[in-house]
Amino acid sequence: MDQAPRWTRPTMGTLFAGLEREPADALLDAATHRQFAEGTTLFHQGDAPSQLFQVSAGLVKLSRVNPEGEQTTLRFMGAGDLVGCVAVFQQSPFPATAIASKPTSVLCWGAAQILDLTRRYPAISANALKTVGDRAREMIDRVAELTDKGVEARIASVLLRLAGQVGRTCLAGVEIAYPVTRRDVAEMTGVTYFTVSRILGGWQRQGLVQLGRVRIIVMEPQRLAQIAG
Amino acid sequence: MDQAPRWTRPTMGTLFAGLEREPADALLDAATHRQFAEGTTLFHQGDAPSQLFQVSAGLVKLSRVNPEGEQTTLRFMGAGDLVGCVAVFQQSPFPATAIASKPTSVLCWGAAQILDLTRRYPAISANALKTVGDRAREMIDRVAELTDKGVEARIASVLLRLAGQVGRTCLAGVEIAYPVTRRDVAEMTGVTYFTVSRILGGWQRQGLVQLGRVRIIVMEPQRLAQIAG
DNA sequence: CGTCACCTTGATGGATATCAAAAACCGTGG
DNA sequence: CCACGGTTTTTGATATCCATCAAGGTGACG
Repeated sequence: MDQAPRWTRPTMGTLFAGLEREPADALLDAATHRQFAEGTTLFHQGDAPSQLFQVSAGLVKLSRVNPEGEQTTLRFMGAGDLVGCVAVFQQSPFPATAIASKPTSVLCWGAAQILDLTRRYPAISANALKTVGDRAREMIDRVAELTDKGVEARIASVLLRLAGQVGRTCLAGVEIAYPVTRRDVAEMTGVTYFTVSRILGGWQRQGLVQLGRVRIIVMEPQRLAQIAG
Repeated sequence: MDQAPRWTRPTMGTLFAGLEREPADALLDAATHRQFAEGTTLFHQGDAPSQLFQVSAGLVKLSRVNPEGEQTTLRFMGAGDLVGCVAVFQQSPFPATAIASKPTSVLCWGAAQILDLTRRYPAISANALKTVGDRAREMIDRVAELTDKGVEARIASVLLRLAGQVGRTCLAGVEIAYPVTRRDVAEMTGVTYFTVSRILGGWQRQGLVQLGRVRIIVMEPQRLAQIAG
């Protein structure tokens, strides 16, 4: 218990990445645990950012609604991901809404505390910077994808991304271990769910994927990757 | 010369925002000036991030090419903007290419120096964090825009954004003080320049804008804003 | 005054949204 | 076990938007 690390995922990408003992302890001490039931919202788009979350288990959906009420799903966040980082470190309203898609447990910090910690420990600040940078880079990638890839390529990308984030290998291939409706995929790609249904149907006929009611199994990742470009 | 600040834009958004004398001096001392002629590239997409730039005058275009050679223009950056911040603080390759669209002068820092400075001065780090966050937020906005707004709305948004970034008020309205081709607008919105030409033409007929060869004057910002949604 | 880049306009086709309807699936309660 | 209601999914017909291709016009500049 003494030299063993007290946190579970010392991997890169989190706030804890590569920290010395002292700042890591300070971070942990300041954190509280919270649980969110499926369907519960962590925060709403437009809210003042009072807390920063790090997912330790479960799944969170980040989405955004426009004035007309249409939804755009920005991404899912799983274990290790920092939810709310952009808003908290900027001290400006959340740009999206976060909803637990599964029972989810998180580590969380008050905005004031976390800002204080970054001020005190440059290493934490550097990690935050890296994480926010990752978020920016992802969104840059999405912008490029949306402007110069076709619909099929975008859907293939989303499938692969989901498979990577929440995929579970099974006999037939990689199953997306989370109830994904056609509408979900549509909101992630910026098309209607009719189109998603048609394209997925085509792929199933070709043996690329296997479809169920709220379930998708990727059977040929490489051919999908090829379609994704 | 003693209590007067030595930098020109102490406004927020830059690395210098709200700094005490000491870190500000350290930043300035570490910086070097560079000039880029029109058409020169500051860095290429995929390059290792060796330098961070802050534009002091001129204009830089950030764009991205996909494997098929099509261009996507991410944004223009003007005085005060930090170019390359995402990559430098993350120490991973530039996600886009930066090219001077006008004769441009910049302040620039080596990657190692700037990382060292953020380690030494939490205030600088906080500013960096805020800037990178801004970039992330912008891109989130673009993603939402691309997925749920139509072409007209996107073009209107781009026009308003340009007017805000590099606009100059004149008698007829707000002139975009930079030679913008239809193709430029197209690359920023993800459509072809044919479509841009048609839509702009329609707006000119309705008196919303006034068109010239490589020149656009926005005459009715509010109606454009309405179209932008 | 010729050349080149930029811009416009028209005709056409294809991809995708939209509208409408039905089918498959799931949980529930009789 | 079966019938029912709601959600998800499929499928079809049609319309719309936009890309594409083709051609000509317009202004800038040597």
